[in-house]
Amino acid sequence: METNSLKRYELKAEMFKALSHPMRILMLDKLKERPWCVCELATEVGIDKSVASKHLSQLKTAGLIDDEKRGTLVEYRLVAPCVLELAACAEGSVLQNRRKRLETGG
Amino acid sequence: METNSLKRYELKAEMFKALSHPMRILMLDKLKERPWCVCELATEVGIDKSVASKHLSQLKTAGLIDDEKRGTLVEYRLVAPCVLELAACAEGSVLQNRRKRLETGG
DNA sequence: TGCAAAGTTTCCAATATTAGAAACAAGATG
DNA sequence: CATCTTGTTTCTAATATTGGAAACTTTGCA
Repeated sequence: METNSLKRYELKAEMFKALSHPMRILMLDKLKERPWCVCELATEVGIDKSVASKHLSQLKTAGLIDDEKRGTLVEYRLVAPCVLELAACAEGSVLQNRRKRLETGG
Repeated sequence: METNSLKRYELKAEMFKALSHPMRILMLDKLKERPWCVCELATEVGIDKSVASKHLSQLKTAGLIDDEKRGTLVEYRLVAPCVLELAACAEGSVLQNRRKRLETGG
């Protein structure tokens, strides 16, 4: 297997890594409703603004959200809502499977 | 924000974490073609069988793949192909966005 | 029984991620 | 200019992830 083959999956993997933290999914869910600035969103989800800023930065790097400066505020907005619907789809099929496994202890 | 709200996203986050490693996406891509046993797949993607086993274990825990013992072999098979199509869709929208950002240095 | 093959688990060292505090930068406003 | 607000970056310690070697289990077979 060539190194190149693995390389083909790196960007995709980074996108999934951005989605791999419950707090970041929660933030995306909030951003689905409307744009938020950092402080406001940090308060809403109950974390420090520096932590929120870093999470948002990761989501932006992954291409999931975008930002726009508005005076002293930075407004973040969802770029790819389809990703969340995909997550919902996954919840339907994959997570059912996973829950079943957890229950049966398999 | 209640702890419960964040808890709602943990299973979803774990699924995405399972997808957050390029090697695991590559392995899923192989499993999309047909079922593989551990040694065979490990050789195909060029890693140690113990590493392959651990990656497959993570994918199974996430509910993305399933396994079946066949004598001394363990055959792994894809459970939720939709997830990979999801990834492909994401490649179309999100990754384009991300590549643009990488090029412009934003 | 003895041995080989397939997988899993354990151990280790290297690396990455995370939260939060503190320092810092950039606008807004009096 | 002084200061406040917003947001990012830096620093630290705790925790998690990773690959590979080695030990181990299980199954098949002579």
